[in-house]
Amino acid sequence: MRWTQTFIPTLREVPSDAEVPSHQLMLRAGLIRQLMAGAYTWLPLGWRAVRKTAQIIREEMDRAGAIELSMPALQPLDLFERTGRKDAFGDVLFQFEARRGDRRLQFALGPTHEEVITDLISREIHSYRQLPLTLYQIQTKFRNEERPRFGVLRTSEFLMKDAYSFSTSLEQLNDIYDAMYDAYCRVFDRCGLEYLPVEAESGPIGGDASHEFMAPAPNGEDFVVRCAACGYAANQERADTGRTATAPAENDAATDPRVVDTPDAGSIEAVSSLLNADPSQFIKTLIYEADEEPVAVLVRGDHEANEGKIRRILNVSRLNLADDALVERVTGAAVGFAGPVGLSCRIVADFDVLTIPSAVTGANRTDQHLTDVVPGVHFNPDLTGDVRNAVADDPCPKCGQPLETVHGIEVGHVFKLGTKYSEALNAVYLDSAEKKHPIIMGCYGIGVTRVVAAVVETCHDENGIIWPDAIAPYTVHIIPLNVTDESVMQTAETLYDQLIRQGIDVLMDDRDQRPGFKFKDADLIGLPYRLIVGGRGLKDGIVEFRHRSQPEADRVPVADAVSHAVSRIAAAASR
RNA sequence: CGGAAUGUAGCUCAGCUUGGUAGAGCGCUGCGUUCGGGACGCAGAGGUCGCAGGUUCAACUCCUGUCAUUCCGACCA
Repeated sequence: MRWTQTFIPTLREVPSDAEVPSHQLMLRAGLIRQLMAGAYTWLPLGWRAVRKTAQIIREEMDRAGAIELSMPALQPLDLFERTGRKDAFGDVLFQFEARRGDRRLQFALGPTHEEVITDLISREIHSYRQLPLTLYQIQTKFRNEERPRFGVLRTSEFLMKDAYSFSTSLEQLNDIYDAMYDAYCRVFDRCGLEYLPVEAESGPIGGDASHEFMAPAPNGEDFVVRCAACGYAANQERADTGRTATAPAENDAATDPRVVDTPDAGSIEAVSSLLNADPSQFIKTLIYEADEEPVAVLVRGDHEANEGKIRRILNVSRLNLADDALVERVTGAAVGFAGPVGLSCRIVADFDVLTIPSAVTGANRTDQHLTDVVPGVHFNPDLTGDVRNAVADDPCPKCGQPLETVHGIEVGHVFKLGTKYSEALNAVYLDSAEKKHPIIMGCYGIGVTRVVAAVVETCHDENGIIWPDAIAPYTVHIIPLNVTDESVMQTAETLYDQLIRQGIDVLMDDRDQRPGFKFKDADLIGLPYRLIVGGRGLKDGIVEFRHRSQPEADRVPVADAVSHAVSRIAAAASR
């Protein structure tokens, strides 16, 4: 492609709306333009990267035995009512009404396709002989994000590969799951994206039923904990803290708690500065409503409660932070002054709460706190367990070494669904004994456009993007330094034709611009290999070849330029 | 949905405090010079100052409302 014939609107200045590197670079390099918050146009250059990424995904899905199809984004709202996900999605689900004749129809735009595909399978699959089956599509998804952000990393409309597996047994499901997991590793390897498979919230099946694929990046929205020693990695929500202390620390010198006045100090932060005490000496008391029953959850002041873990330890299905009225009824005090001493409801304590020798906590009286509270002496929890998010320096649950936390961008998710959707939508099969069973499902997603953004987010320097070969919009960037110099242009044109004949994607910057201008744009759009044709080199019969991340160019005789480029590209591809 | 900020030329921004004919740099158009890391000269085009209402002789400037975008937080099958 010649630059003058395509559309690559580069920007010299950083647009004021862009904060994170990927957003800034994708705008500046002419990959995307914003239409509104959460919706972007993919310009020609960006779209090529998306298509190359999609093609890699397609190849790896096919290799793993999945079959491509395409389902409508437009869906009847009724399907979501049948699986209960109309309410579960809430405002995230785009819904609307449209007239058809004198009827009014309710529609949704698909945020994902479990309902549609399960409905299809329920109609078409009846026998164990038709299973297992894995289907996938690459398609636009719609989610009404409360707060779209970070450019194309979090949008209301995005391209996703979603695959669904249908099987008759857990063994079949596990085999498919493992094949998908491996395929995902291959996809991200091929895309040149650094990634981390992590254990994620597993839902109904439990065990190792869910993994997320995270691209480590400072601006990632997700938190991952990992152990450098043994390789354990998990979503922060999911990760065990590795703590086990169940007995309170010994404290023979326990005195009665002291009451201190803490007017208007209802937060840990406010009380800690008022009393000049570290938050780790505090017991944070959160009142939850668990299946209609109020429960007090105790975590150390510097820790965060984890609702998934609380739900599991209490074995309840509904869990909500209590509203102000309930807090006041349970504690007898305004919100912010709850404490375990003298509390009548059930008390669940995190392991670490017990190890505080002498704690500060709410007094259950407005504007008062207690100090010198000793766990096991002044109060006794009904349950003790791991009910908080893991943090850095917690011991690894596998090997005990300290965990570290990293930010990550979620680029993929594999999930053993079980029979939730097949039961709701009556997708069943008959086994060889003519017995009916719900089909066992798995689902597997990759955010295609998010992969591209994650690559840009992690592969760049101060001058611009550094594309991995596999998903670069073009592989070779030819720069004739002076388009009015006939010998320069003739050489460039010849190299352009020959490289294209070798099956290589080539962009030639044939704009009548000064060299510095073109170099800056070349750095910005970041194509992997650059072929510079200038009058100066041509006098010695050479052109310059250089990788985007290579500081000095190779001087190559014109006659060898094509074979040099081809072998360099091939060598990189075989690594 | 809570908190904060910003809307002025295609882009980045000044002007607003103290009301009085709309500004700069870059980009764009034409001509000329230049041509290995975002050149230079000359001549131009381009804005109902987000929108609506109000105050005023007069509003980019003050007031009210509204919309949009961004950031922090809550939310995220």
